[in-house]
Amino acid sequence: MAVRMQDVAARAGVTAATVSLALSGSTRISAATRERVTRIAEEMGYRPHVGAQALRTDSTRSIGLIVSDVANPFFADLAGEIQRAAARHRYSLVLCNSDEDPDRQDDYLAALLAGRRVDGVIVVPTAAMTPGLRQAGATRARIVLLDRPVALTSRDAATKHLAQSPIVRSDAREALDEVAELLTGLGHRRIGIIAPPLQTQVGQERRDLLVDALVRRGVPRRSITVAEGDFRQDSGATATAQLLARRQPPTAIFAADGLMAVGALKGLRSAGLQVPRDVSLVGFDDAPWFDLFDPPLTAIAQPIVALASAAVDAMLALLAGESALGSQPACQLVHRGSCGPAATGRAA
Amino acid sequence: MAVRMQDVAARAGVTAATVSLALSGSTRISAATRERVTRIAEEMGYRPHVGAQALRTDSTRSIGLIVSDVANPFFADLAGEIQRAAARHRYSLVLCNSDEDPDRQDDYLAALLAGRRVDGVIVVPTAAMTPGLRQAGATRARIVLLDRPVALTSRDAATKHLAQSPIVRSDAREALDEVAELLTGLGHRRIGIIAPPLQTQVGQERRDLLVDALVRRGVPRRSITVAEGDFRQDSGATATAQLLARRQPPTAIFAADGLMAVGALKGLRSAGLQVPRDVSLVGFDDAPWFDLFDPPLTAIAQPIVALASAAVDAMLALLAGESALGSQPACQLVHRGSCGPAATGRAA
DNA sequence: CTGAAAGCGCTTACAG
DNA sequence: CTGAAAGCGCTTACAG
Repeated sequence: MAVRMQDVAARAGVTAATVSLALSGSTRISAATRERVTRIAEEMGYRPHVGAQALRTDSTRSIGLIVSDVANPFFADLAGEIQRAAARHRYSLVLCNSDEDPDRQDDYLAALLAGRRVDGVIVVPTAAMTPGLRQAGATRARIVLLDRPVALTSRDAATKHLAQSPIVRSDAREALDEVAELLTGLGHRRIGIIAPPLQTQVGQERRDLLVDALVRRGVPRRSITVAEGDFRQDSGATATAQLLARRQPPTAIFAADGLMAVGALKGLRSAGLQVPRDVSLVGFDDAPWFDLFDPPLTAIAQPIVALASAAVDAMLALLAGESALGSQPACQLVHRGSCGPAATGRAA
Repeated sequence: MAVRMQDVAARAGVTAATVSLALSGSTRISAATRERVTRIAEEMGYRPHVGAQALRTDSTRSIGLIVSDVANPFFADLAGEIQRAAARHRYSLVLCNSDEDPDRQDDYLAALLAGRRVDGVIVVPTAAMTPGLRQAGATRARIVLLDRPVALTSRDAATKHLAQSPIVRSDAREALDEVAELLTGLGHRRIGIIAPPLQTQVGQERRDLLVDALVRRGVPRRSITVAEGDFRQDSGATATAQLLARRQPPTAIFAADGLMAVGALKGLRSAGLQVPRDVSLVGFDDAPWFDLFDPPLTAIAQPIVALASAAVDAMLALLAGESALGSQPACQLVHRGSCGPAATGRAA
């Protein structure tokens, strides 16, 4: 049996209530008693039973994190930083993987929230809106939306509450503008975009931001082709094959996700194409090993540490009953070797 | 307020005790009542308060996982698979990152176990033995050792209990034997090993297994040089520099970790060396993007899914009070392009 | 400044 | 087959 507050109280010759007050640092307890109790608790290795605390205070001091895929290095890093940030505030992290499956996401949401396993959930939404998300909104759960916004078109109370939820994600506008500048500067006119699922808002946004930046620089809209991926590596390869199969294939490709960029590079290779000689490639999400690729991959890096601490700060504010603002730290383009002049033989 | 068992009972016109029994499927309750209660609970979206359950039953239905670094793709994948396996049994996963720091590991161990936040902990030990690990043993905590063994030299009760803890890790013997075969077959005689910290058992083992396999094939022991790393990328680069600085630098390098292999490749490059023309390289841990490297990295892949389910199965057995066996699924060498004939100009 | 008491939401012997 | 009651380990108003 682990040591209970009762045991500490007995040893200190006081009552459990006094121990509780002493350990919480209440000034209602004399300094002498407080110190003695604290010391004894320490000696005995006392830790409060979190279940009992949760029952009494309705606070578990843990938060849930539902990511779409921890095997994706971006989310792995993010999860690690979020755990670190949470631990700094003595919060535990319950990790779940939705695997991009809305039903799984909703299962985890319900298990975490309704079961009071956690005080709030940081979630990377797998779809624009799901019943579970709406349900979480209806119960006024503490939710932080990470990396992806959700569709807030309905007017019901659940949606209205969800609309109050802070959303933390990176701002790719400038970086995508730089990508447009880079590619047009290299003479590219036919651009392929491997987008995230287009029924999600990130999908539409990353596409639109790049398309607009390209059009602003004189690239005709119809020479920009979009292939839809699903954030996973294989979809990057498939989408690449689709883009290459067009009558006028792109001379440069932007993959809106790290794993899809890896897939795109594989797809390009298996088509016998050289990067950047035949086709230029820019990825989204960066990794320490991208500069070992052949060629080193030019990519947009997300501000992972900033995202993690913003998400945790937002959650803590929510838990403190304060209104929490979202945050949009900026991305940064990392220039490496996967972009080159548009191949003239293939140019429009 | 979330719906409580009491609310379900009121709606069903029974008492809370009956609801509890009905939901747990007890045959002490008539089938009719059981079904009705179950249906009503479902309709009301009832989920038991895990804190209350934990307090009453001393079981949280969640397990802790302390990895050394989730940013390491091997551990990210492993954590993902463990979460998946745990979820299949309706267990939650509380994730912690020790960051290879024994003190942090011990903090998490204490917080998780003493606070009864979880029923047991799967831990990747950061050192051969730590006070926290010993303490966990002393309280007969349910511990599964993952990826790395610990030193069980002491004879005290704590260590004895820890010695009962199942240990789940991959078996690299055959794969390392294959590496020795491959490298000696290519004419390599001077081999460099970038080992994990040598005060850990994995460190010694991965080194010894490869050294023995090489010696068995006629490589003189003194032409094998070992540089110590710390599982992180930078240490791979540093260790590589050390190996290259020797009077007789190795013609082939084995990096005993995925991140250190990435570091090694970077180190080789910044030394102006070409792989595999000048130096051959073999890594430990595989990743889907290793074949995009220049050159594609030959590496030993660990059986991640098998490790994850073995770890969870072992934990479930422990929680069920059964004696749990460890497991050692085998690794597999993945041949790619980073090994070539020993450079004659540099050969012994 | 400290103690005695109630109660958070469950589960499980114990009655009937 | 179901109900009434106790108790898991805490915290917090209420006495004194």
